[in-house]
Amino acid sequence: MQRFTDKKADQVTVRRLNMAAILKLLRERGTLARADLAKELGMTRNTASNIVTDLLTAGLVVETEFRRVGAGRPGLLLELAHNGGFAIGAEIDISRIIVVAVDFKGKTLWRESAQINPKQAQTEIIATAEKLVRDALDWGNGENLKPLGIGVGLAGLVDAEGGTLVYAPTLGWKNLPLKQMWEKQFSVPVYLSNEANTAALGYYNYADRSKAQNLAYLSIGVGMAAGLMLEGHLFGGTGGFAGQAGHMKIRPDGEPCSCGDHGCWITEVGLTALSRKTGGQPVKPDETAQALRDGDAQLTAVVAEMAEMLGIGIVNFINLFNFDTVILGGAMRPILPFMLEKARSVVDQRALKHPRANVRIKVSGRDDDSVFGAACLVLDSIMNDPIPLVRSMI
Amino acid sequence: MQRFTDKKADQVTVRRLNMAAILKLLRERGTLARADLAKELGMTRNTASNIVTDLLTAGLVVETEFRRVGAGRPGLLLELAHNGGFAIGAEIDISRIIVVAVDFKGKTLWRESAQINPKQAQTEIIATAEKLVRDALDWGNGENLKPLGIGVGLAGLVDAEGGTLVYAPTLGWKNLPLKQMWEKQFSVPVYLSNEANTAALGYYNYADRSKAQNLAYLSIGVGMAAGLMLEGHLFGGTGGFAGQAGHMKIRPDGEPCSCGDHGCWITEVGLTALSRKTGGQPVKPDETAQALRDGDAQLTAVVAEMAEMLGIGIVNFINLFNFDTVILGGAMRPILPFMLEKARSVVDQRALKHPRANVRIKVSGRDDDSVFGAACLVLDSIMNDPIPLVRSMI
DNA sequence: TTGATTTGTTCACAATAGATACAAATCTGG
DNA sequence: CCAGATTTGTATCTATTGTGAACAAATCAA
Repeated sequence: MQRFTDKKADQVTVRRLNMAAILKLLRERGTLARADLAKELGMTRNTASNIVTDLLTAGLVVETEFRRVGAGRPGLLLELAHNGGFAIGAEIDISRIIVVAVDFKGKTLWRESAQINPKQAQTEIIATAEKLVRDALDWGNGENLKPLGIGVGLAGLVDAEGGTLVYAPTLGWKNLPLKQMWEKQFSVPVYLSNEANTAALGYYNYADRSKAQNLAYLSIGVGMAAGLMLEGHLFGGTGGFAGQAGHMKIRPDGEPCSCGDHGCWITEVGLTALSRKTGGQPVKPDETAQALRDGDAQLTAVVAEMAEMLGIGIVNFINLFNFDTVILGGAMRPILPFMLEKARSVVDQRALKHPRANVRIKVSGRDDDSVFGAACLVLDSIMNDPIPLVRSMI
Repeated sequence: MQRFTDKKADQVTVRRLNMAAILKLLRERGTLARADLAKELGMTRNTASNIVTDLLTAGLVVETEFRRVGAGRPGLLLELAHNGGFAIGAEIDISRIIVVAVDFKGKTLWRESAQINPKQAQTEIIATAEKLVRDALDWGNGENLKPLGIGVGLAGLVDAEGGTLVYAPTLGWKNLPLKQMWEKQFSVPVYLSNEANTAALGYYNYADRSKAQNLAYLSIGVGMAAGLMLEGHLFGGTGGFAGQAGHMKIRPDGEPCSCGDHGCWITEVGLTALSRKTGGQPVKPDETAQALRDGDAQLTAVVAEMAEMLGIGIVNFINLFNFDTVILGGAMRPILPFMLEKARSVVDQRALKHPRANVRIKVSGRDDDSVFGAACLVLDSIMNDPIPLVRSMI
């Protein structure tokens, strides 16, 4: 958490900020010459060149080819080094564990998953996750890549600073110091966050950042959490518990909720609500989507009603946060496209004119935003402070 | 708005950050010696001393007395200079205009107000405000204080970057480029913001900042807006329109609202709702508070019901933002103490355990948070980048 | 082919913080 | 009351880093 007095700065701070700016600009644009970096960031070619020299030595950046365009000496193009190291992303969900390995350019190169059962013992599930992480580390070792860290997205309340899973209702876990456990076991930095936060970060990392500075990622499944990206940074609130969208009261006298209260959004929208409204059977999202495609009339009506309530909740998000982007995803993703149009029209009718004017509402096109975003926790921490890594490689 | 690529840094950046850190620490602590500043901020005494020399020369800081405590040479205490300049804060409301002059230490030294009528022409109201601002400038001139700028809190949607009042429903104003107008007229920097935002900033500036990093200031009157202070910074969202709390849907099939929709929070909580629920007469908050003190049973029941809806909305705020502080204020302030206990108990019962654990809900103890906060817009901008002012005075 | 243009590097310089040393001012223990 | 310890503020030198000007290299265009 940011402190209330600002921290001091020294010359290393300057280098850190400029190095971070160069790395992020390269991530943004793909390839650029030294002169481009300098022009774009308003520094001298000299400074850009000095920093690039360090990044080349550290192996985080590579020179590729000359760019011949117009008069003048051609610039030697630079890009992030594929083999600058790799990040591991892990997602522990109610039904499965996914682990990916992502190279320094943000490309997912390795992926493995395992089904789990929430009735399994915690130690057993953790052991399964640890095996997958170890496989990822072994893979990277075989590829001769340096492991940069492990990011973990968890479905529950996470104390990111303390590195603890505080409470995961679906799994029934409490106070698990996963950061400490895994840093000891794997000897690399470990970053924890809520899976909706990592999903937001994952989306942000392949979205047009200039258009998604204020983004909500609504992860809708059995529960519903919102990952909040505000002004380009994940927002966690005082204890890191922000984004508990599912328990927004939307109909104060509504249905009872698993949280002990009633009228929560999640009682109207999500897989549990859908199950209740369709007769009590657990919902299999893919099968439900197929039934909708096949034109099941009763199901279509239920989903339309749910879309209306989805839209109303999104209206609240837009009025409160003035987002530019709202992304819908999570386990319910196959069903969400059938709700999108209705939800958008509710927003058009019921949200305030000015906040709604520039908002884009989409269903995520990918299934792995969250686990990819978990890996991005690692990459972002290096982008934001590359100095320790660079100095250690020189 | 923060850009998506970070800006470069140079040596001046370092000086700016350190100078800002020293000024903010002095604001926080009142008096400190050079050695204290250095120790507290982790810099050398040398650096602190250099910066203090500049601040003394610029007149932003003064030396007061020696501090004799324990062994060793006594430290020469420093504090912000009362006469480092003064900021003007202005609030244009539906019924009144208030203008204050605040010295560099944040003390309000001058205040004037004028009643207005929303039926008056815009030019007339603006002229009234301009007269008050000119009076404030004259006062400062008489006191031999340098004018640092004008901060304005407006009841409506404000484009802070563009310096435009986009839409003020209660006054019926649209697209007023007040920043441009007043900067031309008064030749000092002008900062615009929503009055709920300035109220949040005002509260923050006399609160314990370490305990109020994530603060919502609910300004409840005829309308209802929330000033959002997130991680110590005002949050405005993509267009600066965040915090439209009054139009959060809390009962989707509820009462019609002036926004054209229905079921908004403001249809249940606020002066308009209170008027409707008590027979249609306009509410005078002070008289209503007196009636409540006198034990008016019917009114008490209406207010209790309203307190319940107030609490439910606050629950949503807490679940979504994980605030540490929620402050209630605005035109309805005299009535709010009669609603506080009930609202708190609703939060205790209905908010999620973890987000609600460390939240403080209070009615503001002051009536002038907003106009004071408007002046703080000016002071904060100097605290955050004192270099131009300091360099211009050396 | 010659001049213009652009790139990347080199070198001297400026701004800034850090390290060390030191004088000044106070306290404490005998 | 005095000698040593302690703390403060400053002076001096050094290290880091960015800037500006100059220059060689590489390309294009007339």
